[in-house]
Amino acid sequence: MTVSKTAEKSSEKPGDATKGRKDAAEGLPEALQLGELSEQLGYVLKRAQLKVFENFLRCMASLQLTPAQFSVLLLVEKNPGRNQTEVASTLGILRPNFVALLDNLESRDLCARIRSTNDRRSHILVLTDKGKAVLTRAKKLVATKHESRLNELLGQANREALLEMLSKIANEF
Amino acid sequence: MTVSKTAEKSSEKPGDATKGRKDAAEGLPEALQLGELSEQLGYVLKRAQLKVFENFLRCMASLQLTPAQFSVLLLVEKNPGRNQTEVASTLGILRPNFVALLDNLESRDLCARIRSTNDRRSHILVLTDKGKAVLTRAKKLVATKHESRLNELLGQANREALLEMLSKIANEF
DNA sequence: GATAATTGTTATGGACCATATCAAATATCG
DNA sequence: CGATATTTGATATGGTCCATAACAATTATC
Repeated sequence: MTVSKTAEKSSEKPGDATKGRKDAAEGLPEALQLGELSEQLGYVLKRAQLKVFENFLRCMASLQLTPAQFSVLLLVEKNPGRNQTEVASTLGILRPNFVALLDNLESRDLCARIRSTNDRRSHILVLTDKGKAVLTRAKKLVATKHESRLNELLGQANREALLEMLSKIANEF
Repeated sequence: MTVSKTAEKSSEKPGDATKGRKDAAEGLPEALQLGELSEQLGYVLKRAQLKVFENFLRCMASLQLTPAQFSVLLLVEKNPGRNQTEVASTLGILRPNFVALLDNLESRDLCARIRSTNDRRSHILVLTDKGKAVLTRAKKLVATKHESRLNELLGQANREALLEMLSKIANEF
């Protein structure tokens, strides 16, 4: 740990920006200052969303369900007999992109497409028995492993306030 | 608007799921019930994030800055003289993906890569004069058109509480 | 009954993200 | 010192998600 090239360091005067900091001979890597970034709602919002999705995926690893797949199962359970266009659009998914998602769920026998007798163009969506069973287990996993951690972190009251504000943004912004 | 095939409708008994609802001759499209979905933090979080980013892009249309580009400019302004690896990693961007992002900003003369004299492998990042000017205008746009709407919607106190909770999730989850 | 609209689907391209790999430069250690 | 390992920026590549156009089958409209 020889102090050889210590001829720079506190030359923090604008005029020579070709230095940067040397960390090898000096202190720690010196984390960057986030500055106004930590006040930008969009930035913090996205980072939080990534963390939540990441944790969700870990909790659902045993069931192999993504957030999108879980949302489809939830919505179809609550609204059986709706067609692809309806389910996709309320989830903000475009019909073309919904096809592969459904193919996946159907191939795993979690939900089924049924030709409607009213309108033979459309496919009615229903959960299979296996789909209902998996969804029940998924809900338990989410409640015990996922949402519970959020309650720990924020507290029940804050978590509800957070949900309310985010809903407001999602619906009225 | 003839009432022709009105032989279905309230056959809401499980057993024939091939009907679905007919809306043409009857009422409105009948929006789906979100059910537990509206309580799922991940779902609401993502929808809110999309709305915020969407609004951000509209506000920044005149400057052609994406949220990611804006965050880079903010971070480089606050931490001039850092290299690509440092800036990228604090933004959660992988180095390979940071290259094109920087190519874009540099081609628009908003920031510059400067070979470091200490470590000739690394590129020191600095805002150009134009970059500083654009960032100043960008900040004003964000403050007046973007964040202000959030304050209207949530109120100042709530907005700060929201930021604090999201930061907690982003950092401690 | 001709025309328009809807549904599910395919194809396709763009944006973003992740990994492996490389050359140049530097650090490490015998 | 010199061989080896590490770091930095970069390229190539593949995956996932998102968006648009287009199509056949079916239904609605006039």
